[in-house]
Amino acid sequence: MITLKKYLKEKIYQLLKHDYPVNHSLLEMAYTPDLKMGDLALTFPFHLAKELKKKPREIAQEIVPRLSNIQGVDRAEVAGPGYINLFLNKSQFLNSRLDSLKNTSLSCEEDKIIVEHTNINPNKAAHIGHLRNAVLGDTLVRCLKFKGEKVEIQNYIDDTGVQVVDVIFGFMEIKNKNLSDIKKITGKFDYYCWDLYSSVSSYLKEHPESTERKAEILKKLEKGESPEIDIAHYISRNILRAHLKTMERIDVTYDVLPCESTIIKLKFWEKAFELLKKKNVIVYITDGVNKGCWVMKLEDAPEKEKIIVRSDGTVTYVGKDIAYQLWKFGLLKKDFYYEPFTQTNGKPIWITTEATKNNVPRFGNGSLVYNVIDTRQSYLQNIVVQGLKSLKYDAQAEKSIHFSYEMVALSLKSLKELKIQISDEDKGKNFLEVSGRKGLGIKADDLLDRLEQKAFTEVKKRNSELTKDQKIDIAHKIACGALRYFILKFTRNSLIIFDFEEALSFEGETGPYLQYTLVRIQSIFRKLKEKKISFDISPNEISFKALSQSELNDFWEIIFYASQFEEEVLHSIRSLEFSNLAKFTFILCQKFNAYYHKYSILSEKNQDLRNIRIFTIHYIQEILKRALFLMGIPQPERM
RNA sequence: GCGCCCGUAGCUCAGCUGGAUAGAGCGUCUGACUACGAAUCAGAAGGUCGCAGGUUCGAAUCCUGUCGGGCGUACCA
Repeated sequence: MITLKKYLKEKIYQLLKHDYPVNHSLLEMAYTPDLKMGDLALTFPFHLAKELKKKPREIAQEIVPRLSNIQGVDRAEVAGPGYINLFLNKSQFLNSRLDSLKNTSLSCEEDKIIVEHTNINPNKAAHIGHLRNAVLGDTLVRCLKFKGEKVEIQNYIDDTGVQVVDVIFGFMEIKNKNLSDIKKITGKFDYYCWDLYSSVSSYLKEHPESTERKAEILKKLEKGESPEIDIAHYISRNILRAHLKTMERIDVTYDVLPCESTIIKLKFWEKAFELLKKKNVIVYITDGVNKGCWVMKLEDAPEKEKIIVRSDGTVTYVGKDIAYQLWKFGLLKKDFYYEPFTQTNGKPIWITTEATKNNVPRFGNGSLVYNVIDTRQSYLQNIVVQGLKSLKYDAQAEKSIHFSYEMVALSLKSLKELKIQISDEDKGKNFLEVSGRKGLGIKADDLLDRLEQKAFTEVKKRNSELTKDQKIDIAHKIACGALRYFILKFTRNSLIIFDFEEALSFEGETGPYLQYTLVRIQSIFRKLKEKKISFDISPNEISFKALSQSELNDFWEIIFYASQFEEEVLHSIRSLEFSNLAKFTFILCQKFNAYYHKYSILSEKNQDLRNIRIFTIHYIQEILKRALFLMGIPQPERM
């Protein structure tokens, strides 16, 4: 479709350029509201009307005869007040579409793209908000790879931040546990820390004198003193493993885990600090409220200052993030060392270390960077980009993309279901933001468990002959598909107010609906094979004459729609709006299911008719498989 | 105060680089299984696209204003 549109645009341009003031963007083609009107619509007569001092319809009528000889176009028609609608040649179109299944017409534009996503603080279990981040990031990665780009997936681990300190404090002061006690904890460690973490803030409220002890832990961590540093390491690594396991459940993986602890040890910040000072991007303040700090002046508000280095000499998060962003582009002139941390599907996930190792891969040096972070961090992300710009890295600043999205909140109904007490300050709100600190949220594993459990019941109902393991496997795939589609169907700027009933639904616009559609198609092919019915699905063998006019319309509608898949992927990448892809796939499945009910295949005696129908569902199957893969929705054989 | 985002059917949301009659799912009501799998399909009811101006041949879509809601604007991350 992409190359076809491009080809048509060029042809039309060549035909008209001498006589009409047209250019390529004017010749952009739209889809008609109804295929009876034509396949593609040109709207440029409207735009030329004023300049040519003619009515749009007159212009369209003049031009239409000239377009009749374009190869691939059967005819052109004037429609409505001045549209020019093109009718494509169907068999030529089918041939070009089958070609694009074999080798995609998409191509790579970047040397290497880095996508940073997930980034969960390693101090508690992952929750529904983190799932949104991971699913969006992972879908972006899959789409970029499909486009032909080389992609590196980074998951930044803030293993020395104040959140980890809270949990260490909880263990040492509230629970009175040392490292060996902590190691004895059984059960899900991330869940244990979830409860502990949320109890720390209320404890500190009741024991304000303990705040000093917390500050002491932070200092000891920065100096690398035992036992605090060992506890921090144990907690963060253990929880990180739990997070990776959770993400593996929804088919999300990573290449490398850059750790803040390594960034500190390898003195990345010091290097960035030098650069920033040398180029006067940050200045030392000697007077006023920010006395003793290094600050960056804000571009759009010069009266404001963002503190980069605090008066006590410690660096803020933004400062570290600037250093990290510089490293991603290969601009820091410093590098990490790595060791394998774990693996998913046989593929290693590397973690940063401060010591040399042999035979390790190299990461970083991207030419384009996506940071998948929720919209609340827009302000800080802008400062990081501004930092790059001020360092005269304009090209890299341009290529630092904040993939922002809205948060996940909990409806009052969900809170009730979770038996979470609403605090006084939150009363009167319609929904509550997910918060690890407050312990407000649905743990990712809990949600996945519930989805799997429900899916298992449904599978059992329909497939009693399967073994238990098979049922578990299918239930797992359905749960993953349901979750990923549920997250993807929202646009990224839309606040998801989480509701169990909607999230747990397997009917209507859901992941399982898409999966079920594929299962149906596969089942037809399985039966064709069982019944030894042969078929030929090359478009040259297709005889349109076998089709009635109304079936030809139905056939063409579904094929033409499916063929817009690649365009849809590119559009989704450009707009970072994967709800486009989700919606496209859903509509494709709707069209298929309607087609499926209307036309039978196995019982069709007319061989030409059967062939063309098999061709149709084969093409849909190919597109659907690709679409599901890009969204990370698993493809069960049966369900 | 300033900045970003949201406001479309009873509910949850698509549609927004202007284009032909505003869509879907859920819910409600009518129908369709001795099956190419009913996790499905066919149909009905349901909308002054928050409000008011403006630009345009044409506005849910762009601009301005306004009302309502969310988030950000930390020597937290």
